[in-house]
Amino acid sequence: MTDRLSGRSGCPINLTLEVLGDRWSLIVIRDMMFGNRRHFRELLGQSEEGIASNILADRLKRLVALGVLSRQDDPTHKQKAVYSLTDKGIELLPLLVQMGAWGRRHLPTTPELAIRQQLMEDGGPALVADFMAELRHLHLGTPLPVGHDPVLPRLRAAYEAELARREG
Amino acid sequence: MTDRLSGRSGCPINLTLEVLGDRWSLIVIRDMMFGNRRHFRELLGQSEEGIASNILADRLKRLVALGVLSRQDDPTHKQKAVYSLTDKGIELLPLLVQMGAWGRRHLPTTPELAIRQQLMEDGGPALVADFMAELRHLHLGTPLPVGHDPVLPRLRAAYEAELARREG
DNA sequence: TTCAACCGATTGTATTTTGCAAGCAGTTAT
DNA sequence: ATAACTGCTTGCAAAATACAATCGGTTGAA
Repeated sequence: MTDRLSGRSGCPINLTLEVLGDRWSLIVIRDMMFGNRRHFRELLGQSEEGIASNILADRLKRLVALGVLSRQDDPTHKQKAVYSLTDKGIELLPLLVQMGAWGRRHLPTTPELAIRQQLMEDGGPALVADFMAELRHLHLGTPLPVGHDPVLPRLRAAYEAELARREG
Repeated sequence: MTDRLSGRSGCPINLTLEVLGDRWSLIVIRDMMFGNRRHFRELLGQSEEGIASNILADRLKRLVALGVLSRQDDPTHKQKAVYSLTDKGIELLPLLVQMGAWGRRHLPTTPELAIRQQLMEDGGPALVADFMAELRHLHLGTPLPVGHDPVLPRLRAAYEAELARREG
């Protein structure tokens, strides 16, 4: 994808908005990153927000065309498709963290959903880099750095601890 | 603005998308920050992308209602309105910088528009902090730190230097 | 005092995007 | 045989967006 999408302008911020400036694209990417959802039905049914199936199909097709995601056939099931983040997609992580940071500070977030965000912020750029390395492993097959301490379980643990704290 | 917008979810990323997840809101904020545009007509006519007047009116109203912008009467002209960034709005700068960084790396940007972005990236968090202090001065009247080296002129100079380099 | 330029919007209309519910043909596990 | 599941499509209503024209009021210069 090297060509202009619409004829608005070549401003970096505008171009990013033309790719991601809607209500659902980044939700899909968020769920792929933080929820490790790789299949259509997973993305469809297990999200907090409830995307419609036609919208999801459209966004997946679009993001694949734009080079943010890729799509492979699942070898274990002739009808299953596996969606992966490309490197271009993985590099959206810092943007998502910034969005979450602003939302956490300025909008009425739910505590058990905000805790993951806080963990990402507290971990700083090093944690973001670790998570990106982990995503490259999960989505691109890149080997993990030696001594890598997995990030996704840490995020899940923080979420469940907060949930337990609030319930119990 | 402390209440949920729509009933989607309390996830920080989702809430931010509900506020800013469209093609124009962040364009308006970008022009207010980097172009120092404070009036309706300035925002309408001088942007690269050409927003429609009804959309602009809607976004301004909406962003004011959400506490990202504020609106004051211009004392020099009974019909003029001055739009300002609130602190909530100014704190979107790191998000815009991240968006620009991703766009510059992965999308076909125009060199003279990308140069400002590169300057922001090269300056790192310190430059972003300086710029935020400057925005607080321009929009909220906060005193500038002693020894402050203005950022907007630096950005403009970089833009014009790149423009001259490419023309001459 | 006239008048053209400018002010922040609004109106009307056409087009596009979104949201929702139902359903498709093919695949798999029981 | 069949029921559950796969990614994805269809039809239709509602909402958002785009475009052009224009509004009533203000201002500055002739």
